[in-house]
Amino acid sequence: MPEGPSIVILHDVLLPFKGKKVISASGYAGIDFSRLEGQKIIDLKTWGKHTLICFKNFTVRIHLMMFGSYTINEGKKYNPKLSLHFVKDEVNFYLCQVAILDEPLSKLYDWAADVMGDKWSVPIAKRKLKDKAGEMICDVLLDQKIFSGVGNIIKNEVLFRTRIHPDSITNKLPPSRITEILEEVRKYAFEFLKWKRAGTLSKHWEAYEQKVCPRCDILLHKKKTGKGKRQSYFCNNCQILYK
DNA sequence: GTGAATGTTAACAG
DNA sequence: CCTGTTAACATTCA
Repeated sequence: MPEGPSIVILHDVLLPFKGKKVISASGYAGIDFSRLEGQKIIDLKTWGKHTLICFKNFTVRIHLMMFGSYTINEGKKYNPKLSLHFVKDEVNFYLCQVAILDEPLSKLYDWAADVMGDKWSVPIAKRKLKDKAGEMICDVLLDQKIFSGVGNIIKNEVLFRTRIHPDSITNKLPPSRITEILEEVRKYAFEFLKWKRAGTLSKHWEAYEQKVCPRCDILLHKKKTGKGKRQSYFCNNCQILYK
């Protein structure tokens, strides 16, 4: 479930619960469930991979991590981490991180970093990249403070589409290429969303989990790259290495 | 059975 | 103190 666009879909699914009162909450999350009981959901927001269920004086933050899932009004698959019971409905979250945030969201979140959000800003991201001069672009793209919501799929697809090698050093990229990346991140993330909604996401992968370069028709490389050692799929022929 | 996977953070070692 | 590695969470799929 986890990259930003999938969380936008989760947000859509939860939206009907805005204004509804939580009758009871349970699960194995280590939070004080009694705080939610009798409280009305006043808003639902997302920031990158974070799902935010807002109550009057606090927010419940859900992060699906790698294997998280959810069900709405479906029989339990297994033990939910967080189960929200409404008058008629039940929402369950599994295998996720759950936390209660007491500080106002404006103090916790930099909305300009959310690649799916209305406040996403190319110029602000560009400024942040200046502090990452010596880092590999594959690591920088996964930095949630800059590209909140970008995961390994978006990283690989954006680098393939812009023909940039994942090992490229950020400050060796000409400014015009940096701009290309920043624009492609946003563009691909919304295509991801469209395809995910249509159930055809994986059909559109050009590099991620692919064997052959669709442009060059030669074998793609699969290698763990960067400090983060996350898997990269890339074409040595058409993706340029800047270093 | 094995290993890897759309993720992140805490603990530990040097 | 900084940096890098490992563990931990846990399931699903090939």
